[in-house]
Amino acid sequence: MNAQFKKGVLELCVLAQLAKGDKYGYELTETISEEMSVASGTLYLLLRRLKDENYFETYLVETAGGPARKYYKLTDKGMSYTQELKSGWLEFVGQVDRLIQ
Amino acid sequence: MNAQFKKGVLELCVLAQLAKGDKYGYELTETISEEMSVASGTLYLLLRRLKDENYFETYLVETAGGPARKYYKLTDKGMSYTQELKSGWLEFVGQVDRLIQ
DNA sequence: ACAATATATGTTGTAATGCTACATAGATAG
DNA sequence: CTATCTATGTAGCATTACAACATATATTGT
Repeated sequence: MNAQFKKGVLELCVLAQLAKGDKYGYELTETISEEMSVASGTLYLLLRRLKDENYFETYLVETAGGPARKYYKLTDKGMSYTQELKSGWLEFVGQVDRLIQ
Repeated sequence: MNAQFKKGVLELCVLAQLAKGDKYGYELTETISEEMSVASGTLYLLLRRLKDENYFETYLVETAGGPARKYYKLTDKGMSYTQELKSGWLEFVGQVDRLIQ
């Protein structure tokens, strides 16, 4: 797994997952891990950064078995940023395709 | 243009271009610039690194008008690395697609 | 009772790579 | 003789993913 390929794209994957509904950190780690390797520490750093930039709000939910979960919820700003980032990504993939075909 | 998206992928674009035939640095800058923005300094650093890793050999060609051109030629190692990187990229794009669809 | 495992969040320091800005130089056009 | 195009190169900075570590709760196995 080429770590460099993920630069900037992991952010899009996280945002796109949250666009489907609120999720907590550990849950995101597991979902993304189904497709590609990702260190859990990386996810938490990314989540904190995106929260600092006001792309999400968070709330805690207690659980019967295990520690509390911190859920992330996209803000309006987060939603429009997700759309921009996604279309930027699709454009980029097209550009690369034309260069490597 | 999201600079992070290019991390690692610019390398693939350069290698894939050279797989089509020898090119010199300035020529690569122009070809790649048709699809995406790229600083010429970035290209020269990348070319030096890939040469240090023995993915290319180089040769100088004098020109009638202007400075000499340094051509880059893929080695066998460079060709197989290009193939690996390309299939790694295509796999990655598929993984991202499934996460952001 | 105790250890191992799964769940869950977080921090520190490092490595890789693209960007900006700058430097150099030959040849040609105005 | 200045500006522009062609052509190559370097120095320092910013961003982001990784490895390794730290903390804590709850359950399962022995």
